[in-house]
Amino acid sequence: MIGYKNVALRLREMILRGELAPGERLAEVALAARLGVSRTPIRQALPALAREGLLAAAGRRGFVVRSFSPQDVLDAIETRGLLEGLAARRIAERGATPELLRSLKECLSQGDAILAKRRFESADEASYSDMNGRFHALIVEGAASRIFADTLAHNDHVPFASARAVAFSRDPAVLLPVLNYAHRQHHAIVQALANREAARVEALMREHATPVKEVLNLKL
Amino acid sequence: MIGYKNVALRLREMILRGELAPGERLAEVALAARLGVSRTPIRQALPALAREGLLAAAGRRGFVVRSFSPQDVLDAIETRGLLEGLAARRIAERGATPELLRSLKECLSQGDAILAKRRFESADEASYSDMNGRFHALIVEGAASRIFADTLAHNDHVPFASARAVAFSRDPAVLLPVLNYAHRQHHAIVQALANREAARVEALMREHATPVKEVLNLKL
DNA sequence: AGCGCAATGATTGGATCCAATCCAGCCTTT
DNA sequence: AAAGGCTGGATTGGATCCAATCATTGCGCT
Repeated sequence: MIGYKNVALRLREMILRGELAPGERLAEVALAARLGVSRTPIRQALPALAREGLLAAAGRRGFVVRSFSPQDVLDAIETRGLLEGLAARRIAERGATPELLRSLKECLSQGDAILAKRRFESADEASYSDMNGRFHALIVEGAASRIFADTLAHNDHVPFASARAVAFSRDPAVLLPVLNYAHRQHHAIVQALANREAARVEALMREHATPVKEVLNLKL
Repeated sequence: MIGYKNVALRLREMILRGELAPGERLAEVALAARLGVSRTPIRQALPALAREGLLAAAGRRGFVVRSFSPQDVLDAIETRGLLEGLAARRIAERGATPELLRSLKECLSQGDAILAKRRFESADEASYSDMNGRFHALIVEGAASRIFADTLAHNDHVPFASARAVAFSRDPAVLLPVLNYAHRQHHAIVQALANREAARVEALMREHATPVKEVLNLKL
């Protein structure tokens, strides 16, 4: 199954994995050969990826892989906190639907169960990451704003900035306390949403972006 | 001069002007004929415009012009306020450079001069709009964050959400008071930046997005 | 007469071809 | 010997060709 969308997908992966080095110039024929497609889908994918922020136009000829500084990642995380805070406030102002609260509370129990375990394995990392991703997605979708969702999706393309990147394989000794703290925040957020405390939930959500920074600071 | 970038540019214009109706399906050959190019640059531009948010993938076949509800526009403006608030705070925290302050104060005097005139003509609208655009651009660039700038640029693609759209030709009787208010905020923002009042400048900047809503509410 | 299936036209997607541009290396000339 | 220009290769950009898919229409069957 090819198609320029899949090409874009694979290129994204290759960039994130570092198979395409930051600053590297992307030659269309080379990429086409590497992915086993013709130049056409490549030429559709490259401008789209440039709009996405993963590539940069090199002069007027071709594209280079954009590099992300640690500061870029931190900025993206801060941006995410801000936008999710806005989304959460919107939900609180309008009042959360019962199903939304139910789904969120499901996430809470799942997280509780994972963190209650004595030993923390890599499978737990993955399932926490999944749960976390769902939690954040619920908030975004709950705000029912295409604009917020779009802007967040755009922001999520910078490496490590997405909510799914919280539990990015680290020493459990440093990861666990952070996840415990972050999950306490999840509880507080749901509580604030249930109580329609708009300002509080916005502040919480905004602050909730910082634990990720801690995990990453060691990595970067 | 053709090139897929120009094609994207022209398509953007056509969409904003309403020459391409929201929901309309975009046929590649028709567009190619209309713009006098082959299908190739069209096929490069369409996915990029889709990433930009102006188009939406229609099923798995082709694209449609995306429609923006009044709520979308309001959300985008709110998002802009939030992001510019973040940028302004960043500047205040790090301390504004003297040139930045100088450039900002230049904008202030220009605005003062425009608004001091007894009669408000369409040329004044344009120059105020220019000044306003520069003011906001200075804030964004002053934060020196590629991520903030990118996210804002992305957001600016939704119609009327950009800072340049403040003075979108309205009855001067309703426009003038709003611009006066907005420009007072400009003064306050520069003052707060000079004093490094981070929290204040963030709140100001955030609030500064609302006057635009007022102008537009009548239009939408 | 209505429903369904098949065939044809339209449209997208992939591949290839051709032209224009750019870069590098080499040669010539001063 | 250095500098400038020229030529050849590489690479991008535009256009066209071919295949696959989708939709629509018309015909046949029940």
